[in-house]
This record gives sequence, structure tokens and C-alpha cells, in this order.
Amino acid sequence: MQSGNPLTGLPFFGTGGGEVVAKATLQTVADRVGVSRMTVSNAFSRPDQLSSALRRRILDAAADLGYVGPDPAARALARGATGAVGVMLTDSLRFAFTDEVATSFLAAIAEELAPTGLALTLLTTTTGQAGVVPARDVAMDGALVYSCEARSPAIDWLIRRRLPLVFVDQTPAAGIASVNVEDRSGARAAAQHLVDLGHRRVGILTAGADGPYGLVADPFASRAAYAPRQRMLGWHDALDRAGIRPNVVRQPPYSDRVGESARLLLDTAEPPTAVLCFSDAIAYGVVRTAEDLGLRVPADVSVVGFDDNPLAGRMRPALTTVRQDVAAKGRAAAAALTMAIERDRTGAPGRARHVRLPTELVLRDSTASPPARVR
Amino acid sequence: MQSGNPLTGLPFFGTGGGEVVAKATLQTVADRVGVSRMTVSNAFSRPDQLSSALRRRILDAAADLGYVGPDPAARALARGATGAVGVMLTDSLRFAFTDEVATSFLAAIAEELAPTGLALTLLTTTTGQAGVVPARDVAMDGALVYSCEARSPAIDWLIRRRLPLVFVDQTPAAGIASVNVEDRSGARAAAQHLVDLGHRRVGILTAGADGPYGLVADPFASRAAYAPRQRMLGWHDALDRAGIRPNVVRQPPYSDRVGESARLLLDTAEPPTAVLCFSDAIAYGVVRTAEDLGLRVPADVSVVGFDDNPLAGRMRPALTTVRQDVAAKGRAAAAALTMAIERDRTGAPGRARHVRLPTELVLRDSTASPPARVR
DNA sequence: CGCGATTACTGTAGCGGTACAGAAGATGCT
DNA sequence: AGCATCTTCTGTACCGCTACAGTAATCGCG
Repeated sequence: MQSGNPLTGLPFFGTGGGEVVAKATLQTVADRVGVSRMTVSNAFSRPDQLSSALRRRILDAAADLGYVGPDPAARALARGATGAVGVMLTDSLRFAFTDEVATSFLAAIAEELAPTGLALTLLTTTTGQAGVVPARDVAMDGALVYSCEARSPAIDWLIRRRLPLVFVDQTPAAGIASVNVEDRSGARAAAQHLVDLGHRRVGILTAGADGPYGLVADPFASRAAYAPRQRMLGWHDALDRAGIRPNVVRQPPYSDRVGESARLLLDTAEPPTAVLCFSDAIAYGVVRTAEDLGLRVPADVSVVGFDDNPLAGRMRPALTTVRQDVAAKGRAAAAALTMAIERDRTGAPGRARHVRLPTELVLRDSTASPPARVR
Repeated sequence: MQSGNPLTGLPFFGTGGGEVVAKATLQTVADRVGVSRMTVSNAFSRPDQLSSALRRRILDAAADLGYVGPDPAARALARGATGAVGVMLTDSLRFAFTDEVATSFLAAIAEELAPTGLALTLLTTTTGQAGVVPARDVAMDGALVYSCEARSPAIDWLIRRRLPLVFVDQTPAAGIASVNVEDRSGARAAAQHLVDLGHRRVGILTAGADGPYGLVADPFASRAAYAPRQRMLGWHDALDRAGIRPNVVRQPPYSDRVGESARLLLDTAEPPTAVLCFSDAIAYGVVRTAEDLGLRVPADVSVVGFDDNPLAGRMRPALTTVRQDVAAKGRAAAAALTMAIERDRTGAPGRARHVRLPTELVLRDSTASPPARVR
């Protein structure tokens, strides 16, 4: 006698007090009702293929037997589709969840994907104990690669599997759809803004998974990821033209210890009158450090961020930054992925598209002309 | 002649310039090498089952044929395990990514799960266009249910599927492992702290997916989720004992518009001298609103949060709050889930464990005795 | 009334693996 | 030499579902 789990409120097995069976499958239900297995499958997955009366009987029998519905794994094999897409993030997932820009991006993807019924599976580039490599071993219909090192083994697995892919904030590759933003021109505009204000001593605080860290001689020596490199190019576009040679400091990504890096720039004999930062989060740290050092922002030192993180508008002084529409990026990525999956499914034509979203310089209160004494 | 994709650097098919085949499977490789399919399977999944020489030949042939490795979907069916676990979040995934407490929790889970090789699949309670219900249709080995409404259809699907589950910040259910924090006693301590400081006029600003919203007459009328309810109980434990009847305002969860709700409490003829908030994020909004109204915190009004969000320490005044160890909660949840999956796999004994993590009142600068004039 | 079009259901042939129980030959030991 | 024991490799039987091509009965219609 099954009376149901008192707390979940659900019956232990089935909803009709049916017998306790090892495991109900389509066949179990088919046998019970006296129809073919295919008909039961249709009852669940293609209701228009049978009479509603029979469907009713089948569904009832299924409930009675505790049959929940087609097994997702078996269905995935038979259909060749899993209903989930992967999103590959840098090694430390922690970053992905700590950074407001990354989380907004993920949120936008999740929202765009929700109506399609596709679930999002988080993938890391790490390898598990038993040699499990999610990128190789998890079933999925396609994947997004977000801001990862260019050529990790994990990405190679995704490519080898011939999964429909979309690269986001990655160096675009032929045959793979990509979504990027105008990092370079955005950075150029930011640097030009400083030049126009009259700054001649400029510092750059960038970030990257690869070193070297600290004050770097050659800003382009690192095999940095796409965004850091593009932004560095953009900053230099404007600075070079103005004949300015910036001091460049690099730090690990998403470090909370911006202070140390910022001091490398600011706590010197001849500190820059303006600092270009890889992100708003870093810019925030620079502003705080400047204040700690007794420098006023923007009177003594101007600071420019990147991203237009919500933080940028909230902080005091409000941050001059380069806006990118992260939500739009997420939507574009999700759309590109569903499109790539669709194309893969139908074997349709069409080449991989490379989307490039605009950036825009947002002037706020953290930039001003350099102090008179150094002008 | 395959020369490889110039940009991905990977060959179009196989690594040995092998022929372009429709799709390589174990059988394809087996035929090529002249061994049984089972041996090829072993070469990939159980290397100790064959001589390394043969394995080498098999792997080479596989690479040549463009065979990547066992198909995850097929393997999932045959093995009965997918290598992914779900985590069910409230309808709007956006919240999950917007709230720093939620993201820290997710990050901790992800980190704890990484070494096991289990990927995290994000599930929503929403139903996709084609009637796709992730909780029912996505293959997974188990799932976490985090802070969802008690009995949504999506949760029912998970239960019906008999998936190993762990409830987090949910009302514990028999037979289902759960992880919770001492919401009630934490809230009680917070309220008691205000009582001890001499406050008699106390406001409460809580949040919940279910209304009613605004100033509520009966704080317990809402069928609120577990945490809101427990905290409400805790606050009342202390206030009731002191004979204090608080004004209670409820707002939707994670709304950015705390201002409106806060004004319902503060912008009145007889504003409370202290406000208890459901979260630090809300407390932040209350502090800002108080300042906008010309009230000083804590001189005119004390504010207490909940969670000990990093924000709490950063804000000025630093927020008095109730600390919960979100990372520990994430780790505990992940551990409970892997344990549940393991038990399910081995059919082992052992009852579902219910973990309850401590909370702790953290005194900072946002609370003080009420202003003299109202004392 | 006869015939093509629908509707309702069935059978077969996979999808691409893994588990498990051998079998055949090599090895070790007395 | 004789026999138990490894080591390697093989064969079979699923895992649970869906695609697709039927078949049989019902329907519409001139």
C-alpha cells in the first residue's frame, strides 16, 4: 500500500497507486495498455498522432506505472539532440560569477535561451579527477566560448566534436560564428579623450590570464586574450599618434588586489596624470588607491574604465568609461548559437557570421584636464 | 587533400588526413583496425584492458578517421550517467546572476564540482516554446534546487524522475537532502540587537516572489519561500517578546527599486528608528533612501541587513548584518549532491541528511541607539 | 459506389555506446 | 608436464527511444 511521501506529497511510485516496478519504460506502458511502444512514444511526444481517447488511456497507465516520460538520455541518442548548450568559461568559474559584466552577459544568454527550452551547461577548461573533460564528455547541442584563452585543449575538443560554436570575446576563427565588440575603437576613443584633455603622462592598467605581470616593457609581448590585446592596440593608436609612451602595468584578471598594481603606476616619482583601465572594476580600484595616496580624481589624476559596468555610474566620482552593451552581446551570442545549431541540424547553407557590436565613450566625472603644474 | 582549417588550425577531418567520412563511430574504427568494437571502446575508456601497442594503433586510426571519442549521448544511455547535474533557480535566471549572494553560492558549487568532472546545468522553472521543460527533458545525474518556490511543477518533475536531489534554502522534505542556514536564529539575533539598543519603533523590509507587496498587515499571510518566512519568524521572536509590533513592507525579490519600498517605511509621520532588511542588497537601498530623506544612519535610523554580502563591508556606513557563509553553503550543497548521486548509483543505504549552517550577527556601523527625542 | 486522401496505429531498424561473461593464448609455479 | 592464473581480446545483449515506412480502417465526394 503506497500512500505517498508525507512531505513531498508525491506518491512513491506512480500516481495511481500502481505496483512498484523496477523501472517503467515505453514498453512497460505499451504492454499494459496493449498498444505498440511507438504509440506510447507518440502519446508523449507527438500527441497529434493518435486519438485523444487512446492518449488519455496511455497517459493514465503511464501515471499508474510511475512512468515519468521519455528518458532524456535515450531520447538524446535517438534524436541526436540533447536540449542543452554549453558555455565555456575561463578556468575559474568563480570569475564568471564574480564579475558583474560576465554575469550580465550570462544572464542575457540565459534569458534569450529560456524560450527555446535550451538549458545552459557551464563548462570549464579544467579536467576532473577521473580524467573527465566536460568539453569532450558532456552531451550538448552546441556551445558558446566566452573570453577564454585562444587555444585551450578544451576548445579544441569542442571544435573536434564539430559542435555548433559561437566565439564571444575571442579571436574570430573562420567557419565559427563570433560575437565581439569594438574593443579597439572604444579604447582608442578613450585614449584620444585623454589626449584631447591635454594629458601627456598616461598610465595603462590592463589585465590578462597570462603574464608578465607588473610594469611591463613591451605591452604586446604577452600572448594576451583577444579583448586585452585589442584594447591595448586601441589605446596605443591614439597615444602613439600623440607621441605619448604610456607606462603599462598588467595584473591577473579579476584580482581584488588592484591596489598593488595601481601603486606601481601612481606611487612613483612622476605619476601619470591619467590612467586607462582594462575594466571598470579595475578603474574602481585605481580610484580608491589614488584617494588613498592623497590624489584627487579627476583633479590630480583622471581615470577611464571600460565596459560601463553598473558600478561605473554608481561610484563617486562617476566613471568615464567605454560602454559596451553586454546584454546585447549576450542576446547576439545566444541568437547566433541557436542559428548555428539550426543550421547544423538542417544541414542548411549559410556561412558563419561575425558580429561586432559598437562601443561608445561615456563621459562622466573621473576625467578632467591634467593639473596645471604638470601641464 | 585535406590541409586543415587555416584559422582553427585543426584539420577538417581527422588528424591524419584520413578520408572524409560521414560520421565515425566505434565500429568504423574497429573495422579499420581489424578488432572488435569492444576493444576500441576499451582503448578509449578502459586503457588497462588492452596492450598499449594495440591501443596506440587504435588511437591513431581513430585520429585518422576523425573519431573524437565515445559519443556522450550514447555513453550516457549505456552507462546511465550523464556527467552533468542541474541546478534549479527561480524563474528569472537574471536574479541568479545579479545577486552577489546567489553568484557566490553558484561559484562555490561550481568549484566544488569541478574536480568531480560534473558540469553544472542551469535549470529554470519556465517552460520553453515547444513545451520543453528542462527539469523534465534534460538528462542529468542529479540536481540542486536553490531557493525556489516550494512546490513548482518543475520541482515535481525532478522528484518524479527520482533524481538525486538536494534542497538548498528550501523547506526540507523527508527523503531529500537539504542544506539550510540558521535563518531564524540569525534574524532573531538581529532583532534582539535592536531591542537591546533601545529601539521600540521597528520596520521590516522583506522580499518574496509572492505578494502581497507594499505595507502588509499580516506578515505571515504570504506563502513566502523558506528563507523569508524563517527570517520573519526570527525577527518576530525577538520583537514579540519586547512587545514591539513592527511595520512590515514586502517587495518583489531582487528589485532595484528598494527606494519605493523604503519610503513606505521611512517617509511617514512616525518613521521607525530601525529597519530590519531581508538582505544586504535591500539594506543598501534603505540606507541610500534614508540619506535621500535626510535621515542619518545610524544616528536617526539604524539598518540591519542579512547575508553579509561583500557589499556590507564596503558600504558606508558599514552594515550591521547577519552573516551566513555562502561559500560553505555551496560546498555543502555540492558535497551532499555528489553523495546523493553516489548513493543512488550504488544503491547504498543511508538516509538523506539535513545540514543547517550557523549564522552570526556582525556588528558594524549602521546600528546605534535610537535618537534621544524618540527614546 | 468506387477510389484517392486521411487518420490511427504498428514494425523494424537503428542511434552509439557499455557490461559482462567468455575464449584463447601466455605465464607462473610446483 | 600439468594446471591455475593472468592478460587480451571478442560476442552478445542490452540502454530506452525515435524515424520512417508501412498497413488498415475511415472518410469525402462526384
